[in-house]
Amino acid sequence: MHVRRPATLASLAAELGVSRTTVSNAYNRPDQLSPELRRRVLETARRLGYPGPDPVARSLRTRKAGAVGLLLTENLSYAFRDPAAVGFLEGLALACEDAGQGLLLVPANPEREDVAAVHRAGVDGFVVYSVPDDDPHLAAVLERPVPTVVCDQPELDTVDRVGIDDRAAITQVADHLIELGHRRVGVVCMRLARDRNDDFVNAERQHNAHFHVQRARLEALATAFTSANVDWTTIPVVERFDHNIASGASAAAQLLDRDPQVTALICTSDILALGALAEARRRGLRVPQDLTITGFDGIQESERAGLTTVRQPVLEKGRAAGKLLVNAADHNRPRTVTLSTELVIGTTSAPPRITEERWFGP
Amino acid sequence: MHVRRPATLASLAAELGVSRTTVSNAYNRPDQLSPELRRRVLETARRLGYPGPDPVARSLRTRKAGAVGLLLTENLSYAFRDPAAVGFLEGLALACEDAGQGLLLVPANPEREDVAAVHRAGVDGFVVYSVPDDDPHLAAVLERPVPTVVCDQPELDTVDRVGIDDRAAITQVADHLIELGHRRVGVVCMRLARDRNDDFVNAERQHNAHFHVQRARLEALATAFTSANVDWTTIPVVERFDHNIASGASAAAQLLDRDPQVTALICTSDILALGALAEARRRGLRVPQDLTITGFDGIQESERAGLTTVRQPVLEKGRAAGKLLVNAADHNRPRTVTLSTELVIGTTSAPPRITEERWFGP
DNA sequence: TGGAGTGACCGTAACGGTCAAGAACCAATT
DNA sequence: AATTGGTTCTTGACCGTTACGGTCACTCCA
Repeated sequence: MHVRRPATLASLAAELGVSRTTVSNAYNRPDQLSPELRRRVLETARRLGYPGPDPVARSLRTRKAGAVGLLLTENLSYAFRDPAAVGFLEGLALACEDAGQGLLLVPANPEREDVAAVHRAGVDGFVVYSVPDDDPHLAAVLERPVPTVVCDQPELDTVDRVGIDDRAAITQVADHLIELGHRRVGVVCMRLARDRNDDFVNAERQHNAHFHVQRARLEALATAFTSANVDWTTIPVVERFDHNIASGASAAAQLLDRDPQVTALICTSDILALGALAEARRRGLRVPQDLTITGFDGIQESERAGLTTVRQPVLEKGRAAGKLLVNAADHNRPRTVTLSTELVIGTTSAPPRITEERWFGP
Repeated sequence: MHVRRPATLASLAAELGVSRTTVSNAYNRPDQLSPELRRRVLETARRLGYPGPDPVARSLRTRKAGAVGLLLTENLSYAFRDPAAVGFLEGLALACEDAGQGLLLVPANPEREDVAAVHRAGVDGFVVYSVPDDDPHLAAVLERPVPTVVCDQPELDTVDRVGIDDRAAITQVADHLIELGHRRVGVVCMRLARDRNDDFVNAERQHNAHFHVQRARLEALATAFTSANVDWTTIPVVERFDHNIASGASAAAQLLDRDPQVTALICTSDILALGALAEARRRGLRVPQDLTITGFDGIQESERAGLTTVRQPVLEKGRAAGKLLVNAADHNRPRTVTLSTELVIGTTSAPPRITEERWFGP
């Protein structure tokens, strides 16, 4: 018998000559046994090296894992380097901590379409953050019989949702630029689908974009500029798969090379906008005199840079998602939390430089 | 029978008239049954709404949770706002992803000493990042019968360890300053223990510090300055519990108020140093002409600020911790990974302003 | 024709707990 | 003496799966 099998509740109980339940109670319900016996139990546990009830076995029996899964298909490095994503993570982690829940980062590498990690995750619920709407991991999550909250995703009729009004938010940006007099603009956006396309985006690809947030913003921009009598099809849209400053810079470069006449660059994220700023600086373009640049998110770095952008409450977004999940009981219809945003007018937007015939003024 | 109990492997097997093993195999070992039967199994599963094998039950049986726990007692908000911590997290997450392991953030709020979360965590191992060495959560982790890696912690004879040579690293800073001619310096450090002490630190508290990293750095500084014939007991050390820029600023203020003659502020983190820079600016002190300021970590913001600091590979630290944990098999004695650091001399350090009698020159 | 080999499937025994219900005991009340 | 109520502890079922060690039918080859 001395195989040095690790001690279990049962072996402890046997050693003590009490029932397993009693040992269990010693850990979980101290009021259910005499202090004296409890002391003996714990002491014997220490002597036998029993580390306390096995968490997995407990989870199986109680049907609670005590953790929330986070699915984030974006490349992990980009997630941790994007202040907006980190802010979301922080909010979510705080909400989980408040509820005493763990937060499990599900290893969903977008490269290999291995959905097994989603199946293997022992969690009581999922938060899905900004993944393409045709992502197999997302599908796998939806098949799991646990409550789920999606964030920055299209509405689904089975799960809760947290997000902002992307259309309204970016429309404010567009209106701001239109009012300033910009008509010939360019757009730099994040990736629109799971395949890489570091290039201009045609109408079809815009329309079929699988990243809800990006699609919504592009659509709203199209609407806004169309209303201002600008033919949206003439507006160049450049896409970047990677989300970092270098990408923003190269996208801006590609756009300015093709159409040096643009007076404003609308970027769908601050990170990209910061890259665009760098590229403008590199070219000797003064911002905002020669070129207006706008972002989206309202991260701290952009504040420092004076970027005109849309501030969205990323931390609150994470927190809201966590809270929805934690009290995911007794509500039959899916809930939606829409957080408010704010247009922040910085020092990177101004009326276009007056050249040739282009000047329409408000 | 129509209680709408969720389907299980067993009920599926019963419905199909096959054994549970076969259903299990349909999911886990497709080569163990005929494609035809497998198709039938999966189809029936879909029909009955069976979501696939329960991850918790599987974990219990296989004795694998497929996840790594991260214990980080630091207030979560500070963790997510400290670029060094985020970098560590990124590296760790990457290592986990590579290994197909999840990463569970254990909800260990330092306020309430509730260790239950550690017991509840269904993980195959723990990474402990920079917690006080008398932290009850750490003790709880060490009692769990799973491999553990500590990071920026004192060596323990039972677990693996990842870190840098804090003494050598800060000694480089000290030597740099001493060589520049600084003799009258001040130190701003992060919290030294679990209790809050936003004030000067006496010798005893320095000696008893429960944060290994901070203690090591202070000790090394003491050694270095003592070697340069500076009486360490005369050097003011200010501690801050919260780790953010405001704390650095207020600490610098407190120090400069008490001893306006100091020619250099040694901060034990870049965040604190950035705060000190802000405070110096606020006071109209020119850096480095009037005041030298140094940091520690080598975060990006400090690079932008030209801070003299020690660069440490935070991402690699996380990655190393993850790797140690993933192949934590077959090694009897605990392993230690010590990563290298680099003194980065920026534009915030220079010889002291020459006043009165104080000028010793090299 | 008999034996080895192979593919497909099965039965049993864990895995390590928690839970609901009840038994045994004792003191206090009726 | 019977009843009540409260502790304290036990019993037996159950959580949903996979590991292990088979069985069984069939093919292949000498």
